[in-house]
Order: sequence, then C-alpha cells, then structure tokens
Amino acid sequence: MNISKVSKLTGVSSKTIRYYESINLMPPPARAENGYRDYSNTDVEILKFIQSARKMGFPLKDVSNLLELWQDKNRASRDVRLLAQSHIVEIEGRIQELQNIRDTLKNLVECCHGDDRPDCPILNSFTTEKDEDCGCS
Amino acid sequence: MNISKVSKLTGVSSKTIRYYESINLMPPPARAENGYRDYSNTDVEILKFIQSARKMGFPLKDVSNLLELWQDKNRASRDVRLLAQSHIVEIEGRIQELQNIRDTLKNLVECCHGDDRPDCPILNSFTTEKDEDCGCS
DNA sequence: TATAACATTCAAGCTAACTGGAAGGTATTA
DNA sequence: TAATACCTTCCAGTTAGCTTGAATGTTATA
Repeated sequence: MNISKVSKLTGVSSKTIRYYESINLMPPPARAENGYRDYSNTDVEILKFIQSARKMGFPLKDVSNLLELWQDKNRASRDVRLLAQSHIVEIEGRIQELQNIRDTLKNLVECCHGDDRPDCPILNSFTTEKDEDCGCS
Repeated sequence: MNISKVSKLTGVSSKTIRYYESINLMPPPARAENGYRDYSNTDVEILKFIQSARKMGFPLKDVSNLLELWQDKNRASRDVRLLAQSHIVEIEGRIQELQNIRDTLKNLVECCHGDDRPDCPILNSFTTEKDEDCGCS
C-alpha cells in the first residue's frame, strides 16, 4: 500500500505521514522495489491510533507514550489511565481559564453601548485596574 | 524611566518590551543622552493596556487593533464591541472543543479498571472506531 | 579602581506540528 | 511518446510570541 492510499484511509497527509516517520513516531515502513514506501495494515492501524489520540488533544509526546503502551502486551491499564487523567486535568485548567476570560469579556460587552460614541467600557477596563465587573448587569 | 523600571511597573520583561517595539506594537520611546530608552508615563500606560488585553487572551494582532481604537478619539465603541464579541465566539468554540474532549476522556477513564491488567478501554477506543461511549456508566 | 549590574543591537533559537518547494525518479494514462 | 500524477529526499518556511546569546557600552556600588 503506497503512501497516498494510506493518506486516504487515515486522513493524514502524505507529508505528515513522512514527518511522523522522521520523528520516530511511526516505524519506518517496508519499501517496494522502486523505493516507494509500502505500508502494511498494521502501519495503517498505527496511524489511525495516532490520529485518534491527536483528535483527543494529546500532544505528540503523549501519543508516543500511548503508542508504546498500546504495543506493550504487559502494560498496566493504570499507566494509560494516569496519562489520560493528567490530560483531563490539563484540559480542565484550560477550560477554566477560557471561561474566566469569556465571562469577563461578556460582562464588558454587555456594558458597551456599541454605537458611535467613543466611550467604551471594554477599552476602559484595559486601562483602569480593579474588579472586572462593571456593575451594569 | 528606563526599561527595567517599566518592566517592574508592568510585569513585562525588558526583552519583551523591546520585542513589542520591534514589531511596532509599542511606539519607540524617547532616548536619554546615553542612548538608553527613556519611557514616559504614557508609554507605561500603553504597555499596561497591552498586558491587560493579552491577559484577556487577545492575540497581538487584535491588541494592535484595540490600541489603535483606544488612541482614536473618534472611535466607535461598536468597533471594539465587535472585536470583543468575535473574540468571545472564538473562545466559546475552543471551550466547546475542549469540553467534548474532556467528556470523552472522562468516560473512557471511568471505564478503565486502572490496574495491572493490560486490557484498556482507553487504548481500545483509539483503535476501534464507533461511538466514544463505552456504555459502562 | 574593579566589578557587578545595568543598557544597547543584532542574530538566532525555541515550541509544536506540520507545510512548501525544489530537484529528481517512477508509473499510469492517452 | 508525451503528459500527468505519483513517489523520493532534503532543506527551509510557517505561526505566535517570545527568549537566549554574543559582543559591546554605561552606570552604580564597594
């Protein structure tokens, strides 16, 4: 199976597949007589695995760990669980941060008359320190 | 006021202050006789403004727009409001994405016995396509 | 007076995860 | 046989937002 076939099957671009190989995330595939990469079904499975983990937001470094665990017959599910849990914690932190920002901005937007007048509570909030609540709600 | 003073006042490192100047985000400050940068109170205000906007998650490009609006006496608060609103939309999208990922992962973690056994639903979910719900909840 | 702690510029490096392009070989289709 | 659509490698560029370092000059402190 050549690279573009795999690309179609997995949704990963050929460039990216070669990139994953270059950083040792994927094992180097077999080569056909003409020197083309020749992928097996196992290779495709690996790539699909990588894709799934990426879609779950795991960075490549974590994906690499997960791959190792996946291929380790003696792995403890605990290890994977721990990795997933710490990933969850990290994600929740980011969600929290974004929610704080959103809430503040929403508050400010509500206070902004949003017309031709130059007076703008959003901009004001960037210059005057203190609570982010404009008290208009 | 030299650069390290400003750095302390604003919490922005000297390096970063120079960087902001180099990308034309900050206006170039006056220079003392020795060639050192000599900042005014206005400069400090500008930097504080930049910091606030950055803390709200605005990318430098948006910060630059906001700065212009801030300094434009004839600005319409509408413009700022629009910028803030589109920023909110973007943030909410990211929150949604992260929440989806978190929910899926949480679900998987709950299904994972997390012990020495090799069978792991988290890893399995990366190989078997279909709904992400493991049905154990 | 020595030295430490500032300041300057310019260039390069970092992180993450790719993407683009050039130069060249191979395979398929008309 | 010609065109086009693949494939290969290797190097460089992208984005965002800084950070590090080198070489050099200035100021403040002991």
